[in-house]
Amino acid sequence: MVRRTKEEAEATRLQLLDAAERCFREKGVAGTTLDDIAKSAGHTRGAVYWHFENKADIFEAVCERVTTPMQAMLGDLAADPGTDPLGFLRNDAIRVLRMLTDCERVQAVFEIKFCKLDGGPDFDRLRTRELETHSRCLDMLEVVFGAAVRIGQLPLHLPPRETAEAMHAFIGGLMRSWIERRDFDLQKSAPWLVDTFLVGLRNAPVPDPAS
Amino acid sequence: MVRRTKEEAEATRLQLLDAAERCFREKGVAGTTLDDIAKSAGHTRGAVYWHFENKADIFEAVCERVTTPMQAMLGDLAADPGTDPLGFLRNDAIRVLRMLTDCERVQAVFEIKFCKLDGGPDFDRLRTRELETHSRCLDMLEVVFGAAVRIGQLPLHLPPRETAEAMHAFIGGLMRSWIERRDFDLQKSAPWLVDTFLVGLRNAPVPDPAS
DNA sequence: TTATATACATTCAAGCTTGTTTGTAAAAAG
DNA sequence: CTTTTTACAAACAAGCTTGAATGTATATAA
Repeated sequence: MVRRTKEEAEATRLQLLDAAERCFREKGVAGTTLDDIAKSAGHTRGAVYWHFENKADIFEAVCERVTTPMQAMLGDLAADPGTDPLGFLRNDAIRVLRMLTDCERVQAVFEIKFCKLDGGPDFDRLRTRELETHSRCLDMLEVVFGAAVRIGQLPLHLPPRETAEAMHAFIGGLMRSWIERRDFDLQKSAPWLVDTFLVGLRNAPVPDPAS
Repeated sequence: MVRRTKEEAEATRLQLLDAAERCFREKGVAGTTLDDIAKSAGHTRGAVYWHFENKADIFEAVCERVTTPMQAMLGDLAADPGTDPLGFLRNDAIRVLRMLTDCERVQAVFEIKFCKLDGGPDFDRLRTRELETHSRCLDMLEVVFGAAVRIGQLPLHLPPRETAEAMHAFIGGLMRSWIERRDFDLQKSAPWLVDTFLVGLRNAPVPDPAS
């Protein structure tokens, strides 16, 4: 039973990715063996080495299945702040949180990336790309906030960089908290949480130039 | 050159902990060998196994050196919300961020805990205690917010649990963002960031019971 | 129809890590 | 002064994982 057709091969590739996702989540990335992944997928390490180069390669593929659609969503926002940038930002923030609470696979991947990943010397390529992604996300937030300030939706004295960092930290912190402990209902609270944060930005104090 | 005095033994213990901190930070927890730690400390694995049981034990000891003083600080706040709970909370939040930006060791440990830790089946004891710590921290926040509401510093309709989660997520998110990328000046921005967030809580919208 | 590339399974060598055990010289106890 | 711990170092056994090499049956191209 070898030499499957192209479709079957793609199917085993997905089985391997699913298995890797499960193993990484259960035993951590460093703790899972390539044999673990293969066995959990009902194959052998031969299949693994055919489809991927090594564990880091598998991990990247596992991540890309969820990060790609997410980035696409955020790219849309950056493309056109529109006439109500703050409203768009609010909706997108809530939508990101919804993607997390609604999709099991997104939860799995973020749980792995948040808690199950050992920052060894492998994964360097991945981390580099992660930093670029974060950077672009912050740039995008700066653009949107800048547009909101120009329209008057946010006060003029708002420091753009710090505001973007704050927004990113808040959303990311919520995602991490919920993933790690799930001790609150992110799904239901998301709109209020985002709105409350944005109200803070609207009434933000003037930053102290000293200190 | 063996059989050091008690003080010397304690010194090598600290050397081992320092070495573990360095190795964990450089190569990740799962990526560092006990031999790495021993060699980096100028000893052999014999010393490691004398002072610690295994890698997880070392990791816990490394963490305790910074988490213990931090928890002590937060314990003080919970003990007495005082007459200005929101002000105390503000100061403590800023103080926590300062502890991060001021102390190299705190940065190292948080970097390890944030990015260099693989959630394998070891470290289960540690994770359990982490969850308890988080839980107590949230309870403390709830208490303080409750006191602030009772005094009138915060609106009555503020949902206690969600507010505590939001605060925790925000501070934790800022710490993570700064540790991972250091692309903003957390030291200088901390007061404004905390104040802006608290302004949001003061003017928070009434949560929608539906949705 | 033949030939070749595909999609794996199986086997093998090699290194690396851990836990344990043993050795030991000096400090501390008596 | 003798005995016993202490605080390690050094050696050892065992398993586990990886990467590579090899085998192989079948799609698929020609």
